Amino acid sequence: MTELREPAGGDPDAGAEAGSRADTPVGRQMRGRILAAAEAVFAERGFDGATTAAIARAAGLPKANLHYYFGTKEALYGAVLADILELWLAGADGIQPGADPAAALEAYIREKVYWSRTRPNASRVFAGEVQGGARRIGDYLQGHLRDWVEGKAAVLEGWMAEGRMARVDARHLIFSIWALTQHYADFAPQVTAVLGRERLDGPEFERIARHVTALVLAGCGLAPPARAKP
Amino acid sequence: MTELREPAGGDPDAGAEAGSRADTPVGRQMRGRILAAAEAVFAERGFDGATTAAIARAAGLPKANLHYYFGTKEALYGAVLADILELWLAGADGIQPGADPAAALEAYIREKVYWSRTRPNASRVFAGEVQGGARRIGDYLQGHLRDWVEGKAAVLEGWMAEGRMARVDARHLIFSIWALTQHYADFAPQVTAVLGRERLDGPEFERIARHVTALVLAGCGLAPPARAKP
DNA sequence: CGAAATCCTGACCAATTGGTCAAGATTGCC
DNA sequence: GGCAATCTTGACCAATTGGTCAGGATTTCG
Repeated sequence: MTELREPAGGDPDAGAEAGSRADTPVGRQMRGRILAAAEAVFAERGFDGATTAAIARAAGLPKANLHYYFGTKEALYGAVLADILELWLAGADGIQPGADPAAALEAYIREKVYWSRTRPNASRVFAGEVQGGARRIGDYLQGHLRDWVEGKAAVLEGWMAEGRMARVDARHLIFSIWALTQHYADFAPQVTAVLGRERLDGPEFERIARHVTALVLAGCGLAPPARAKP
Repeated sequence: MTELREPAGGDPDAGAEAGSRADTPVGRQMRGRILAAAEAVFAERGFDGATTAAIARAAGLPKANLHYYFGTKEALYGAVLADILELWLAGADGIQPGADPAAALEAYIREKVYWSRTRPNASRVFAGEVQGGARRIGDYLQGHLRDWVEGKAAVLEGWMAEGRMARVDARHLIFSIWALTQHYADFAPQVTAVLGRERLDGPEFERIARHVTALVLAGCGLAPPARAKP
């Protein structure tokens, strides 16, 4: 399987990783700018549809400069994906044996909805990669992600065994949460069109969080978690 | 806005309109073969990633022949989309005022899961189009699809008003069903990787249908519909 | 049969794209 | 200041791609 950080090319000297130049303040800032632009363009057009020229334009610099920092389009895409994967499993810390199931699930759902709202492009790039066969992140899915799911599924099944939540398929429950939350990033054009909105705003995302939480908690036979009321 | 398909209805004169040639047995069969190949390639690579050469190869004919039947890649893509949209809203006939909410929802969910299983590529092409901004189907989303959703939402809200199901956001409930079911087509590589399967088989899809049905029905405060038992 | 309509296809082309390069500009450090 | 490392960029290139076309093959039908 291909690695996200591509192995060294044919460069004779310098043991530095290919695709990445020296670590300087200027370089770090430029790489950040390029990565942000790349995420947006990759999200909108997909890997094949995105052109390095378009990414460079979005980042406000000449194409050759982009290729100076990230040797190839493939390497740039890999760097964007690596950033996203780092973000991907955040927010589920609450899902652990001692926790309250309803509160932990709600917190995780809210975290995922929050990312769909604030980083929709990350979700879209990830979705595009998976839909395209996940060629570049197959290892991650079968390794890190699978382990993560197994771990969380074990916690959920523990809760079920203790009678603290209804019996459901733990893995599919996790898939359900992903599907329900990421849908609002990945399918935003459809949602806005059907709702007749220009875009999804804060109140709408609050409604989404409540709806998804209610659906999932009810599906798990859980009442909404106790909460401080005004 | 671009039309998805040439006005097939009334075109008396033999003017070779771009996109569609005359309607003959040979032509019909060839168009079908090309459309099937195109759906597969567009699903896997997206619009930009798909090449007419690859589609022609998949269909087993020279590229020029493909361009004979569908003038441009854009026209071919539009024809594929038109086929998909026709399929898209099927299965919700049961959602009407007189029906039993639980049975109607279960039937719709099963229909959607069925399509995710048997026509995953249709789902993937649709997903790619929406994620890419829905440039070509914006009219459909804001028009036909929106009307459809409003109609079904009204039925659901009627059921809620009659106390026949719990109060939930009807539109987001529909989005939820779409997200939960189409997820298994669009994100199949992720699901298989995490589950450690080679592919999703019949029994797994049965499990999916049960899981999604249980989740949605519980979320609507509904017991599983009465069913004939052996 | 014969000719008109339809179908098929190898060869070709213009435009786009990812990537290179050499030369110059800037920065960091002694 | 001076020098090396880093950065910037316009010009350029080879490969790919969507699409065209002329002419031949096949089918349809009076």
